[in-house]
This record gives sequence, C-alpha cells and structure tokens, in this order.
Amino acid sequence: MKLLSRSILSLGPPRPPLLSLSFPSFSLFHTIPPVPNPPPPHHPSIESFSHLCLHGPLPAAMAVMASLQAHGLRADPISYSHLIKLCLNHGSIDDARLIHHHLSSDGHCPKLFLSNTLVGMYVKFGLLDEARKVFDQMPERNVVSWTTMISALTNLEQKEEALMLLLEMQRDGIRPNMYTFSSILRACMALRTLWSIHCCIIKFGLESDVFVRSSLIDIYSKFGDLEHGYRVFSEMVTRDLVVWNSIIGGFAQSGDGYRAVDLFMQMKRAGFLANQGTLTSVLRACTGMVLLEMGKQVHVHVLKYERDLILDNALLDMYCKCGSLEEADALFQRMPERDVISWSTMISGLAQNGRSLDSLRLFESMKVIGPIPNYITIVGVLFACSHAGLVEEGRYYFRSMQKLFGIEPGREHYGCMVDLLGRAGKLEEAVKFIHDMNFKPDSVIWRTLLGACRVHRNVNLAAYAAKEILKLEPGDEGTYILLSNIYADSRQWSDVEQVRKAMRDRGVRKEPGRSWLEVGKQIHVFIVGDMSHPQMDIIVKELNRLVGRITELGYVPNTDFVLHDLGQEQKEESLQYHSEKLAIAFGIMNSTMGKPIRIMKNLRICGDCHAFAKLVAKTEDKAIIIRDPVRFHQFQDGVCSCGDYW
DNA sequence: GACCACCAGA
Repeated sequence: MKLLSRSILSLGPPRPPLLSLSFPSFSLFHTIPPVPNPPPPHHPSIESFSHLCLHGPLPAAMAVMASLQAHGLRADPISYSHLIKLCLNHGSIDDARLIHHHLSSDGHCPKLFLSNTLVGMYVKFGLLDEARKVFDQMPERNVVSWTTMISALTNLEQKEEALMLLLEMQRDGIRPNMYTFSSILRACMALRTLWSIHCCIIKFGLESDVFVRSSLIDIYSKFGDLEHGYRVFSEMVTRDLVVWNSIIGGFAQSGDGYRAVDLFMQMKRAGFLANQGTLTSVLRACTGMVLLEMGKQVHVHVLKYERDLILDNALLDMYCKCGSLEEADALFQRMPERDVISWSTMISGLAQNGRSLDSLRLFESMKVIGPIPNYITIVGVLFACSHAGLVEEGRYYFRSMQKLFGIEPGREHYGCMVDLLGRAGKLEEAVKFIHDMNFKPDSVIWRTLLGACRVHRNVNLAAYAAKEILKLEPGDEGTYILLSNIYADSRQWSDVEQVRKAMRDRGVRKEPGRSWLEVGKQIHVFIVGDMSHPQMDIIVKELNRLVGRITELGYVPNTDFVLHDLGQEQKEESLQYHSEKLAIAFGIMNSTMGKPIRIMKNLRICGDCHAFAKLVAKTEDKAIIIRDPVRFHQFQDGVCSCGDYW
C-alpha cells in the first residue's frame, strides 16, 4: 500500500478527492461528477507501465521500468508479475534478472508474493541455483514458496533434497497442500516412502483431491503396486480423464494389458472421450499382449484425431510387436513426420521379427536421410546383428558407434555384444568381453551368457554364469530352471537333483508355461497341464490330428525337453500339453483364411514346440507367429524366421 | 496474483 500511494501521488498535479465525507449532499448512490483530465505526465506513468506489462511489447515495458527506477518509483506487484510472465514468454533471462534487480534495489526483499514469482521464474528458466538463492533469502515463506522449490527439485530428479524440504517445511509450521503432495509423490524412491507420504496425505485430509489421486495412482503403478493404485481409483466418486488415463496407463505398463483394455471400455461406457494419452496407453496394452485386432480398432479411433507423432510411433510399435510388419511398414511410409523414435522402433521391430538384414538396410538409409541415431537405435542395430549371427557387422557397429555418432557404449550395447558372441558360439570371447567391460556385470549380462551356454552345451561355463546370477538375485527361478536344463541336456542327473533341492530349500517355484491368443474379441489363455478350457475335448482332438499329420512328415517328439522340466508333476507337463501346442491347436480350429495365428508366451519356446510349430505351419498352410519374452518366431512353410537360432 | 497429475522406441 505504501508503494501504491507513493506512486499515485507522483503522477503529476494532485487530483481533487473523489469522495469527500465533508461534502454533505454526496453519497455513494449519486453519480460521481466527472474528473477533469489530468495533463499528460512528464514522469513515467504507472498506468502505462501496467498496460505494457500486461500486453507488451516487452522492450517498451522494460524501458518504462528503467525510467520508473530512475525516478525512484515502484509499480504494483501484479504488474511486475505480469512483466515476469512476459519475460518467460519471450525467454528473456537478462530482462528477468533486471526485474529481479529492480525489485530488490532498495535493499529490501520483495514482498512474499513477488518473491514467490521470482523463485518460480528462475525455476522455469532452469536456473535452480538462483531460485534457491531467492528462496533462502526470503524472510518469510508460505506454502507456495516451499511447493515451488519442492516441485523444481523433484523435476530435476533431486528427490532426496525435495523430501528433505518437505520435512523442513513442516518444521517451519507450514502445512503442505494438494499442490505440494502431487509434486512430492514423484520424489518417492521406494514403495515404503510412498506409503508414508500416502499416510500424510490422508492425515492432512487431502486424499480426495483429483490431482493428488492421479499422482498416487501413477506412482503406485510405477512401483508395480497396482493393488493400491486401483484402490485409490475405485474409491473415487468423480473421475476425470487424467485419472482414467493414470489407471489405464498403470495396468498397461505393469503388463496387465487385459485390465487396461477392460478399463478403457469402462471409460468409454462412462462417457469419456479418449485423448492421446489414453490411446497411447491402450496401444501399449495391445502391444504387450499382442492384441492385433484390438490394436487395429484403436488405430481406427486414432484416425479420428489430428495426426500425431507420438500416436503414430505407438501404432508403429504395436504393429511391429504384433508381428504385422506389412502394416508397420505401410504406416512408416505414410507418416508425414518421423523422428528418431520412429526409425528406432522400425529397426528394432524388423530385427525382432527375424528380418535382421532389412533392419540393417533401414539403418543404413537412416544414416543418409533420417535423424541422427541415438543410444536406443544402436541397441536395435546390435540386436539385429546378434539375432542373425552377423558377428563381424556387430563388431563393426560396436566399435564405430562412438566415433560415428558420439555414443558411448552402455550396458545394453555390451549385453548385445555378449549375446552376439555367445550365440555364435564364441563363448570364451564373450566371457572376455564381460571382464573387459567398464561396468560391473549385472544379472542381465550373465543371463545372456547362460542362455548361450545352453545353446552350445557348455556346462562348466553355464554353472559359472548361473552362480554369478544367483549371487546378484538369489531367488531367481529362471536361472535355476535354465541351469537344471543344461545339466539335464548333458544328462548330469545328480547335478539336476542338486539344483532342484536348492530350489526346494529356497522355496523357489517354477512359473508355469502360459500361452494366449485373441479369438473373437476374447483372450484365451492356456497353461501347461491345465485342461480347464471349456472346449478342451475338441482342442485335444485337434492336437492329436495335427500330431498325426506332422508325424507323416517325420516329426518325432524330442523327449529331451521333457526331461528338462522341473515341475512337481512331470506327467502334468508332458510334452504334448505344453501351452503353446494347445494354443496352436485352438488357433488352427478358429483361424480365419489368410490371417496368421498370433500367440504370446510368458516363457521361451521349447525346442520341441518350435519343431512342432514349423511342421504345423507347413501342413496346415498357415502362418503362425509366437512371441516369447525375448523375440518373435514367424513360422511359415516349415521354417521359422529365427532360422532356428534363438 | 504464485505451486499439481496421465501417453511413444531397448
């Protein structure tokens, strides 16, 4: 107020008072007599300054501010906050600093509101140190000051510091609000922290805020705790689109695509219109579950929207991961804009579908006409090399990535190289590669080596790799199973028994094999040894018919793979009822002319099922696509796209 | 007048 009255007084000749209590006949209900226009000001005018702050142009506003300063004048805080907004819009850091200087030129801190604006301004310019300086010098701080800093620290991944500030803020007696919590939730680094913050939220009575809820759902699902995430969602009375997107995204990301798609249907029934966020999540769900038909429906939905790069990329990935490369390629050709993600998706997609040479060709044209490859692009390129046994090409790309693209080889690249060498049987060299790495090898690298040892039946090295994995992840069922399979391969039964015992002792259980496919808008799941499918009788008949037909072609069940299995009841897991065989039989029964059968598996495909699928694809003249957790197998005319190399 | 959430490639 002091500032305001001083500035009004300095506008030129004093005006007559508008309201005078000593004037007897005047009341508020009478019209105010017109005030004579003041002569044009010789001093800078606060009014024109305010107008310029709000509407620009910025240089004019800055010039008037300088002349106000020369006259020792100050405008109202709101004008300055408008001016700061103007600076932010223009990206003018120098002007922003000048304003800051002007506001603190009399040696006093600006008022609380303006200091908050200044902190926010520095944060938006990415100048955290300067923001912190203003924040630290503030004689008093309110919830906005604290929240601005907390949010800035969280965004910059300085999570511990953000959490510390939450503590300090409460020590200072300031109550966090919904803004504070929706920011700080992203700073949780562990589920435990999230639980305690959630407790605080309930304690402060802020759980009903929509923003807080969507953050909670989001963070719970990032930690894989969908149960709590869904509870927060289900307790809501009024939901908005973002909350729906959060929960759908949560399930899509956690791999429960079925729930994600189901919630998407519910959302549509509830009358919400999907946006880009919803559709990318649903596409991710389709991608994860290989739901091509559903994905195509989403594609139709996408066409109603304005063309969008993110959605196009998501569609591209969906078509690649569903093994539908023709559609992926058609989309890629049609895309009006392609970024490094589009190219990388296509490069990895081709490689995952066994088209490594096409993948490398695409990479070569990317180098000429596309964007600059990044870290992930090179992962795709090396993946292509390793899955096609292109050892020399892989070595070349690995060696030259630093020089050609300035990309330092990372963990994933080393992983691909170990895979490349391992698959090609160069196991010793792969081990040397691991030992020469700049990083400490993680379980992924050792697991890659272990896989290669299995293919090339190197029992000693396998045992070494498995032990390294179990040092890092002592309850990892996959490793026990792989190790026991390797021992079984070389008929070292006592070692097999030892591994089984270790599993029993540690309470490690084998995850049952599971395959699923989409038939008639429904997902049918088959679990090894589980005969509960309502049509199981016909499925078994069909399976027997298929076995009969391929036996004529020389199919002999490879019983090695039975011996591998570790489950409690070997009978249950007998070869014929492996989940992928049941799924293939069911797929053949329900197949549409000209359309391939698409099956998804939770475990790697076994050698016997691989041979089975190849022959069925031939006798039934039907393309079969099986996606396991690592790659695709496209069976056609008695061969597989992986070239029996997996 | 200042501070808040969801979505794409390994």
